[in-house]
Amino acid sequence: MSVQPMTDDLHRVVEHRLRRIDQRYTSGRRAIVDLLVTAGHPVSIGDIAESLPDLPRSSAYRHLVDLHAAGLVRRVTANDEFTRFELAEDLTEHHHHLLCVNCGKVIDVTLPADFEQRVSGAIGQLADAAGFQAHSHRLDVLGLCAACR
Amino acid sequence: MSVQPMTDDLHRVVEHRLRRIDQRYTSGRRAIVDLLVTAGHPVSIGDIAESLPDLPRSSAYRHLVDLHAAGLVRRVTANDEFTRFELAEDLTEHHHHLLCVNCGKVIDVTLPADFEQRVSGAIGQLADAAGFQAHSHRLDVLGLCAACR
DNA sequence: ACATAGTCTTAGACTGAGTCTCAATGCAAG
DNA sequence: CTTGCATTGAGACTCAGTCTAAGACTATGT
Repeated sequence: MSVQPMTDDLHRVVEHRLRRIDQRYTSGRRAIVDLLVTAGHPVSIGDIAESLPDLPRSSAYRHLVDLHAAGLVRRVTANDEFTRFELAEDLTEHHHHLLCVNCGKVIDVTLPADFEQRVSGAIGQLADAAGFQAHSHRLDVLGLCAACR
Repeated sequence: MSVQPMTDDLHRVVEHRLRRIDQRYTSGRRAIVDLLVTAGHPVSIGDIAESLPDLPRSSAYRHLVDLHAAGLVRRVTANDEFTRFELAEDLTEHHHHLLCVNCGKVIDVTLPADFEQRVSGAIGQLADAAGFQAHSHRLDVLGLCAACR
């Protein structure tokens, strides 16, 4: 359908980055990438187990480690006990999260580009002053989602 | 010394808020609050065990739960496996974190007040649009600390 | 086609942060 | 000093996440 071409491109990028670290793009890995693409929000191991019941947990964990090592996936730490995963930002677009402190739901949001630039600038100055080498930032909003409020 | 009066005030606030939820301000709880005050950065359970070797871990966890319930303590989730804790923002000042992705070190930083206001404004708009009730935000910078770069 | 060597997958054992339980202790007030 | 209740402590327990070792798969050479 209409998103298919973009998704094909994505898979080509994924395959290329995995090859760079001598990893193959196997069906299990592809299943996880597909899930991350279609989910549209950070996904927990529980979500993966639910959507891909035939994929063992140990494999899912290892795939995520490999995809992370290839720079394809990012860990998202909410305030609950579960680690979630999403596609790396250069495969999607820079965005932030609304985290529901009650149910753990995570909603993706984007900020205006000019605002992001100002944030990045301010962060760069701060980091420099502390002798810190900044890679990225995360701006998360904590509160209650529409269902929990 | 010079900080003592402020610290006394703080302890009075802590005691008051604990009383509100029918909790006493006992020595174990006070030891943790003192540690959080003097540390000046978010503290992990491991840090607590090291600084307060006679305080059992189970008590430390419970105290942190109680202090959290009283709105005195905030959980800080770094990208490593450890949860850290810091004093609630209304007992200190609003600040952010530089998180070292290599060693897990957490450094506190503050942003200019006018910038913070703009961030809050932008966040409020975003949250409203998603039907989300924002309580607070966290802006963390990920990268390498001076020692790890 | 087959063999070979290397990679990938899997089931399950293992680890350890965090939780729970319950008996022991401490504390306030009559 | 006793009664009732909150707090504490030691350790068992849970379960997300990691590790391991053996089997399955894949690519390449002959």
